[in-house]
Amino acid sequence: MRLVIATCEVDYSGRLTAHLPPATRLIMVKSDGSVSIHSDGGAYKPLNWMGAPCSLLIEILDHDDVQQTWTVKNKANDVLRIRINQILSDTDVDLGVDPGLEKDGVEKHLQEMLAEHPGYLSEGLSLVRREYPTAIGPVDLLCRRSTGEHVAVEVKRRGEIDGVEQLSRYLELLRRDPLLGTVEGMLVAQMIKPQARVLAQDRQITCLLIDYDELRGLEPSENRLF
Amino acid sequence: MRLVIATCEVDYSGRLTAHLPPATRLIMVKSDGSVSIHSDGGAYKPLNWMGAPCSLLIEILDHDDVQQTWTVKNKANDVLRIRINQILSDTDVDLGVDPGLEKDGVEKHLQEMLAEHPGYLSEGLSLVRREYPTAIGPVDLLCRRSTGEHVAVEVKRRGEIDGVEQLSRYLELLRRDPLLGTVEGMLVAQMIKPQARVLAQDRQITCLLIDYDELRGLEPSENRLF
DNA sequence: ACGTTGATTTCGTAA
DNA sequence: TTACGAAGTCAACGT
Repeated sequence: MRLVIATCEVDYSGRLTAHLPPATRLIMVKSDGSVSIHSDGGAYKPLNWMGAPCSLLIEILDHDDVQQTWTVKNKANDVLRIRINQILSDTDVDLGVDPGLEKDGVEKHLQEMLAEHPGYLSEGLSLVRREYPTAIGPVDLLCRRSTGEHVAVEVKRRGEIDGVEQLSRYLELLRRDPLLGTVEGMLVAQMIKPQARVLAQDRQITCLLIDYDELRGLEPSENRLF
Repeated sequence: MRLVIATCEVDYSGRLTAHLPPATRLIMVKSDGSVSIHSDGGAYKPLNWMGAPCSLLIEILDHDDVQQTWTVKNKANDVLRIRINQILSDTDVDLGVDPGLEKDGVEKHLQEMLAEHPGYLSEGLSLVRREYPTAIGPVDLLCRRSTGEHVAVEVKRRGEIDGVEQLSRYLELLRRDPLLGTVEGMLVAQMIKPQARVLAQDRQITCLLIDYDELRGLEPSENRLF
């Protein structure tokens, strides 16, 4: 990765036409050839950029006002032209290949938090077991009402048809177990698609939307990151 | 803007929970406090970030493996924790405030193209001067009909009340100049809001919608960037 | 390879 | 100020 801090002027022509007046900015050149131009403000989005794959042509000029001209092109003939007036800093580092972001399971985290606070799902509900085993796989949560009925809970980030089908299969098996007695079904998710909601209702499965942030608020702060 | 190149490990807890294994990365700290962590690949999107407003707490540690711990928090209690193993480079530069991206053709480009093709606005119209000066600022275009009347043109990407008011002020001044004689007003934009249209009509200002692509088609291709 | 969908979207404009 | 829609969206997943 190459980092150049320079006063520059930029023109872009592609899906739209845009221009950046002269100012001091950070120009980031990644090893895949992509170029992005950042200012010291706003969101993480650069002011202007060209994604890989693209080609970068650097021309060293003899002018007083423009030292270099960078021309970045891609296959679609989009062009990013950077006119560099003065380079203040130029760094080249080898960062190697990044192992990448691990999106630590939202679903898993939700399940953990709900296991800690089953009462959040329904008044007086208590946890029997997390990952309750069945012949076709574990149910996310098996709970029990104060009145004795069991509730099988499927936790998803987004509730779709699949989730309802999955829970239905679990319910079919769980209801064969005379020890459990009545077993209700509950689909819990941050978002539930209308189709899934209809199917769930048809199968007498309760749908519950949960607020991740609200749930996090119930957690003891030691479990959280800070 | 501060640019730190370091081997680091990152944890994020907020809308989701995520983790970045140890690797060498670029950490960008903008003057508004926002922090973003970039790898040397992928698109312009950083691996992890925290947008402003947020607070940054830096702790210098005595450990062999972790030199510093950065804790970034925002109002919503999202937390970004960066454990820095080794700093390879640390640069601080003052970029100043960026003038920002001009989505070209927005106004300036439109004005340039219309100056080149005044006949596009009205049959037989010719350009007197672009940025014609008045005491309260320059009029975008001053044109003249073949019959002698002048036409003051305000160019906007989006025609709103403001534009009509602005043009009205110019017209008031221009009409005091006996050398110009009759001066008509014309509001030219890619989109004109109904309210602006009504006000313009009330003030006998002509409204004209223009098609950016159609106008670009009139331009010689050398004027375009590629 | 291509289309569809979600996102720590970001960004702008309208209400 | 808030809500809604577009974006040079980016990235993941399914066909």
